[in-house]
Amino acid sequence: MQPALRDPNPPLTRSVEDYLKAIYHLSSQGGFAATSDIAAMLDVAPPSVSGMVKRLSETGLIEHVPYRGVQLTSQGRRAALRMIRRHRVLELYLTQHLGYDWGNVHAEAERLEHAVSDDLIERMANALGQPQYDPHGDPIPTAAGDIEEAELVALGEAPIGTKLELRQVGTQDPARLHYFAEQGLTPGVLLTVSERQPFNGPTTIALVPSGDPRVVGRELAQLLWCRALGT
Amino acid sequence: MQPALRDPNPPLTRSVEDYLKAIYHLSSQGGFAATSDIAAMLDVAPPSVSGMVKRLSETGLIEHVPYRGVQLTSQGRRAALRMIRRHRVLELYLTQHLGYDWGNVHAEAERLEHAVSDDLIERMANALGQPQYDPHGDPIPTAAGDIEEAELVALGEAPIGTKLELRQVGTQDPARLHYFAEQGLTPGVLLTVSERQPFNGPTTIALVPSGDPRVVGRELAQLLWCRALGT
DNA sequence: CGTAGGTGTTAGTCTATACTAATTCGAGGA
DNA sequence: TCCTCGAATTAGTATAGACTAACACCTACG
Ligand SMILES: [Mn+2]
Ligand SMILES: [Mn+2]
Ligand SMILES: [Mn+2]
Ligand SMILES: [Mn+2]
Repeated sequence: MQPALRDPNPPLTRSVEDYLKAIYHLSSQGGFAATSDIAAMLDVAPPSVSGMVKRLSETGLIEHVPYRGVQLTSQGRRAALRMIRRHRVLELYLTQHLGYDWGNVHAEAERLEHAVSDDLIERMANALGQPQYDPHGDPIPTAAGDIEEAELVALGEAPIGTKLELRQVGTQDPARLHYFAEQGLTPGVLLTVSERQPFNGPTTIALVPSGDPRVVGRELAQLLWCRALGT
Repeated sequence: MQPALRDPNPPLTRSVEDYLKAIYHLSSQGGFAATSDIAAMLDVAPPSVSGMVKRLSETGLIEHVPYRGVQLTSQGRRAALRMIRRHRVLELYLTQHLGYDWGNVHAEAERLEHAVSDDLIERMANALGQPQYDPHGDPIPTAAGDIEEAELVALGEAPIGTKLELRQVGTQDPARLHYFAEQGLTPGVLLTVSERQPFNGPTTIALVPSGDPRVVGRELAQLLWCRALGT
């Protein structure tokens, strides 16, 4: 008997899947993902990233330019989008069918995404009516690997007087998410930008149609991604 | 800064959790679990078991009598029952809420059991109405770690003429489970034992109340665990 | 235009878990 | 009683993935 050759297509490990997701998010604005940013996102030491980067580029999932950073290959992007679909379908299922609130789903989905089968994800997606967005407003890639690319502006950058629809909340921090929910700042909400204090000051908005005002500090305003609806 | 002491209570790994479950099942009839039986159940080589046995006994989860086998400590049994609760709640949730059939749930639950939180399991159990049995009729341990111990007899051993309630189906093999379902042999079914051929021959039964006959070969009859209901 | 400081990589180690090959144990038959 | 053979263990190796310490590279500032 031959000395068993290596499986040419081993299933991805949990670690590999998380690295691919991190690289996807860090390079989604078109550039390279830096070693230190990956390390920070995954809470590992930079040399651990260098080691993984070597393995991933040997298997063709990423391309590595030494001292510059990494990018996903098309194979790597496909794998990353599959994980993101899993994560977001899980988050939505947990909130819609099991009573989770949007501040707590992330941690649960972060583990489950590696354990579910494709079949289970598609069953959940069907139970949810093939949803397009997760509880935080992030687009859910299709099973084929397509993802919506929206042109959004952070609330903290939106010009005074514009009317906006809140579309995505860019944090997974439970405390911030709970606060946003309390303030009624959830995806789908309409608002107009009333004013902004100088020197990175807060943005004041009015909810539509109630007119209720909200004052949103700079840090949080950078997390609220909105679609412009005109003046 | 001190050279970081070892975490005295590290979370159990996936492997450890599966070993504990296997040892629980193999020693549930009161004896020791043998190295080779554990190896066969987990599909690993015997030396892998010896290695894991050493680690598990060092951490106090099992007791090892060399060349005899292993038993769970009370701490090990607690951990094993926790996993069994997870597994069985997951199996039932997948069948009841996501349309899985009882032949396919096992593989899915085998992976998910290691990834879910206690919170998620309790939410699923609540959605199911705190169920007592999984799709195969196996008792679900309580969150506190209690499990029902039923006195059951294999259909292949039941005396002619007795009336029985089918309670547990002792296999996870999808093909066998599909066949049982086709034959209407699922937990809760009532039946009487009509006759049995000698030399490990098949058992013939009549379903109650329909009276429909079924001929069940020795191998399958040993998988159907029943509660005696009298003559 | 040359270097200092930060970023990235290499070197070396550790743990968990698996494997094969070699060895040892022990219980049942001669 | 003793031997044999299957079961169990030990010895040695491999892989994934993490870490720290040490070194290399790049660039922006002086
Ligand atoms: Mn994850
Ligand atoms: Mn989300
Ligand atoms: Mn398992
Ligand atoms: Mn079951």
